[in-house]
Amino acid sequence: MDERLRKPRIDDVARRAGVSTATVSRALATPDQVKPKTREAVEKAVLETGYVLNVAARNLRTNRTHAVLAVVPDVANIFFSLVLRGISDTLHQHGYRLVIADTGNDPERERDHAEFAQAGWVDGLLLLNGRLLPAPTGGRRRLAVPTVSLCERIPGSDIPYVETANREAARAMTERLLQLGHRRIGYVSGPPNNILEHDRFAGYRDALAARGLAPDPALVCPGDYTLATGEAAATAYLSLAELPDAVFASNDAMAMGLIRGFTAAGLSVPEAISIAGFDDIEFAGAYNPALTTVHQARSEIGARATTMLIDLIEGRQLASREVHLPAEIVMRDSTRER
Amino acid sequence: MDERLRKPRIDDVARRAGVSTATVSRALATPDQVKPKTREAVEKAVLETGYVLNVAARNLRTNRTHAVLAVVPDVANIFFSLVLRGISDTLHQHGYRLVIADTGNDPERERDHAEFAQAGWVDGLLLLNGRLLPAPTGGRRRLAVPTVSLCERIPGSDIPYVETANREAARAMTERLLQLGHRRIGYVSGPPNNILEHDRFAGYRDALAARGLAPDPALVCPGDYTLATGEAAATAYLSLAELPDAVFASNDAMAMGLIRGFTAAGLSVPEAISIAGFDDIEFAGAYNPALTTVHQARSEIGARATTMLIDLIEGRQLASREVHLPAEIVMRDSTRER
DNA sequence: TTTCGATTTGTAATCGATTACATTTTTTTC
DNA sequence: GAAAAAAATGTAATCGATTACAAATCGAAA
Repeated sequence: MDERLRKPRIDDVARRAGVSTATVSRALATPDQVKPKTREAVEKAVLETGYVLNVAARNLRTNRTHAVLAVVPDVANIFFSLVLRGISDTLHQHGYRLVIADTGNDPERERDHAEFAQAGWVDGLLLLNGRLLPAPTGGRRRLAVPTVSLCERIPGSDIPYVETANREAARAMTERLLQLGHRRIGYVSGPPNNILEHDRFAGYRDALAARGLAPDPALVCPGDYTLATGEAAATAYLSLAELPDAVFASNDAMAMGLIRGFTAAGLSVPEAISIAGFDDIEFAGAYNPALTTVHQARSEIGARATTMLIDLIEGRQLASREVHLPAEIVMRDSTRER
Repeated sequence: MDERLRKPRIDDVARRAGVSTATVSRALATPDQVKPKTREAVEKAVLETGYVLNVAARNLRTNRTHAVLAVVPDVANIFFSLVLRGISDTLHQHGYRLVIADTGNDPERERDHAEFAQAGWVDGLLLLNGRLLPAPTGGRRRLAVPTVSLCERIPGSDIPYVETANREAARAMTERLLQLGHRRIGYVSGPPNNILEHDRFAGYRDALAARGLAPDPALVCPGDYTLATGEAAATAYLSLAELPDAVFASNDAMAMGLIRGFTAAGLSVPEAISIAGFDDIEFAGAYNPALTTVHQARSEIGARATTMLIDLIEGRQLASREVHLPAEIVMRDSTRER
């Protein structure tokens, strides 16, 4: 191949600078191990040759990639966006890169990524999907890849995690609704078997119990975190003999669904009924009416988990393996005093 | 190191299966070049040893990574979520992986990623930020990395791109508003110097001109794609002697801002004024009222661009280097007949 | 059975960096 | 100015796969 087209290698630079490849490598990676004069010569040669190192060669030799894989069930899910930003920013600060695997909750895709993580494609793993990557086929024991789980802890595993203190947050929100004078407080749940959902519902009951109130099963509607189930829940409530004073939905999309459902039926929110959500996604504040909700510090969850992962990768001890970040109750216009 | 802990290599498998490393490599990569019996022996040995190939070694040898880098100005921007999903799905179908670089519009970060792309960290580049990655320092000519731009073409470059036919779409939406009987149609713009904005505004004027209407400068409000500027625009319109009949915002967030602004002032949408947006982000349909808007086929934009990139990477000719996808006008509840 | 071609397998070079260790150069100390 | 210590540089092995080329094996045809 034509010399001018061939990609320059480290020895092209070395030759041009009149030094050895070892020196070039050091001048680039650990500049202060090299005499200033030599360093300049190397830098000049790099510029002249247009040298760029070969990542694969370095990775092979050092057995490091400086990349981290985030396993996300759905990149298009608005909830993850800010978490990813927190991850991305933190990684960048520490000189790491982000690889994203959108699994679509498909086990086959999860397996594939688990395999690649093992293959040294990344230095660490961030699991946002609330479950372990499946062990690669052929159960032989493997050297573990550093892993942190976030948003949702993984029950029955000892993987370090970062999540919102869901139970406490749900309890706090329910208490706020009680303080506003509401007594018949409905609850729209997320999918069963979901650990987040479990925690949030527990928080809701905690608050009621603290007031000596038993949760009324008729006021608890099943949902699955989609807008549609929120609308359906509104319909269900409307068929009750007596409407609830307020409804707490375990995420924002369902809260919006409730608002749409009630509004469509001619009930205005918050005049006729108060609605609260959970998550504080982007458009909660922009909604009409602006949504009262539980603010999860999503980018901070991402940032904290990433810091922990980097500690793990670089062999430092973790201060704590289980982090519960407090959430903030944000009162907006979808709730009011009774 | 203890034999049982050391990561097994291809020659461990070869020894165990009683074949050469070449055969193992072939059995794994191109199974039908290998006798079924040998293949089975290799597969057995792989399972027994727990072998996983070393990605860096393969990448070094083959000079391929089967990974693609998507350069995004902001992963947390809801607009990109679905585009990323389209990218991710398509890549997966073709056996590629996704690396995401969130640049935060920071040129330094962009430079860094450009460098890494050159370094063979990925096989191709997907630019979602509407600009070229800066040429690495030291202007020497480089071998180009296959690149496709999407969502926003890059003016003054010949990089293949995929985008929505913005001008035609904006024109179509404006025409719909005219059909509904509206004549005083306001427009809230995106940031100046933005190529998308330029196209959309042109479409708006096209439609008016086709009816012999001149755009009234008083009805054109500056915005920057944020909710806040939408609200500000509502305030500005309210101070006019005569309100517009309808307002077309060049994205959904601003349209929502308009609705909030007008609603807060006691004007109801669409009774008092019709509002239309652009993009059809997730919550446009969930908004209250549900937003009339221009639906961009975001995941398809991602998918098409990705297909083109893979063609480029694998050395196939591109059928067309400039793809304009049609958009769909979605009439919902924020507009009505005059 | 022999021969020829096709199929399967093996040998060993190669990708391009990093780094242990050895060697040389420079600096410090007395 | 010599010896010792420290700093800078060089030599060459190494990371773990792929693959060109050579060699061996197999099957079919004669």
